[in-house]
Amino acid sequence: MPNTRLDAIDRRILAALQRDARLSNVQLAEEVNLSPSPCLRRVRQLEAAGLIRGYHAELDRGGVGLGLTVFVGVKVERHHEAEANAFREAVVALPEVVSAHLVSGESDFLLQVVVADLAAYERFLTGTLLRLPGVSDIRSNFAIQTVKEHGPLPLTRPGGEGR
Amino acid sequence: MPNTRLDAIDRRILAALQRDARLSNVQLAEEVNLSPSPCLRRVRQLEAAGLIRGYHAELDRGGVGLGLTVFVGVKVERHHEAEANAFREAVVALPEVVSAHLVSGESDFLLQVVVADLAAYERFLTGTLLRLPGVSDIRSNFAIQTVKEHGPLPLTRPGGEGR
DNA sequence: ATAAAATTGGCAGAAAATGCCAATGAAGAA
DNA sequence: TTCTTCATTGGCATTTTCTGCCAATTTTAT
Repeated sequence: MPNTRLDAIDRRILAALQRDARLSNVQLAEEVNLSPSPCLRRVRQLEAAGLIRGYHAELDRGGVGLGLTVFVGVKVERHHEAEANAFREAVVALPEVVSAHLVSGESDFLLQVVVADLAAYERFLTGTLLRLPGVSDIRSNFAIQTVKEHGPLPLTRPGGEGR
Repeated sequence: MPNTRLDAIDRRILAALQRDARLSNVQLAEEVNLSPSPCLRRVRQLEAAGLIRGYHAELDRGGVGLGLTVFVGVKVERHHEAEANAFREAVVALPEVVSAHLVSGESDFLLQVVVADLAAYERFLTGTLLRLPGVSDIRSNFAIQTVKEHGPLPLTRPGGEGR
């Protein structure tokens, strides 16, 4: 049972849990117009199917002393498979890197880096990032203001695949 | 009581809830070596203090039919306060935009956009983004591979402020 | 229309959440 | 150091929630 198509109730469940992952099953059931039993069963099913990958608390970055977010574009020496792989593995292990994508365009990788302040970023850049295997160029873009963050995925497909 | 400094237990609570926001209070208490009562009190306190901004389910983007992530750099006509404000407000209202930052560097804003596929992105770009107030230039970087996502914030300060 | 299959709602026992209070531990004053 | 004060803890009792099971209902296919 790999891909049982989502119905309207599943989508409402996902939307609700995106918004508030700590809803009790009773509240959730009420919100999607179902009784608790089948509601819980659907949630478990969505988890088992891998559609729900986890539940996370969203923290205030400034509040925990991580006041600086930087988007870092990284070029790796000519995609030499080996270089790129080594870079990938190194990056997932770095706690300061909260997300990393291989992207098209000017840079090869785009990282989101979270640190306490400029001094910490300098340390991270010169002491860690620049020493990673295969790195040939780095462009740092500092987040000056966060306009939107952790927005929910738009589940009411505005014209997507399927059905 | 705005900013009661975090102690080691608070930090462990935050770390645990970042990893799994659906831990029961009993499990959480055990994990941080506290009995359930004070543990719950601390969690409530962290919520009230704004350090915990919410709890969210992390979904599988492909699984919900949103297979394409694009990082979009946007230039706004010369930061004309008015233009930038209008742009900000427009952007937070767009469901396809899951994050948006004002950044230093080549672009003024960096958006993360999630859509079903290239066709949907084309529609979004020409039908929505390019029509926003003050937009003067757009650079689209497509995510080819996700190396790391939703990484936890590094709470064991690797040399940050304070203390 | 009939039959098979999946899904639902309710119930009961087990577990968790939550508010309260006395006891413990830490910080400061004398 | 010793005493006092204040914050925090742990345990208890009540309420709420979770969770597995079964009969009833709805849906799908023939």
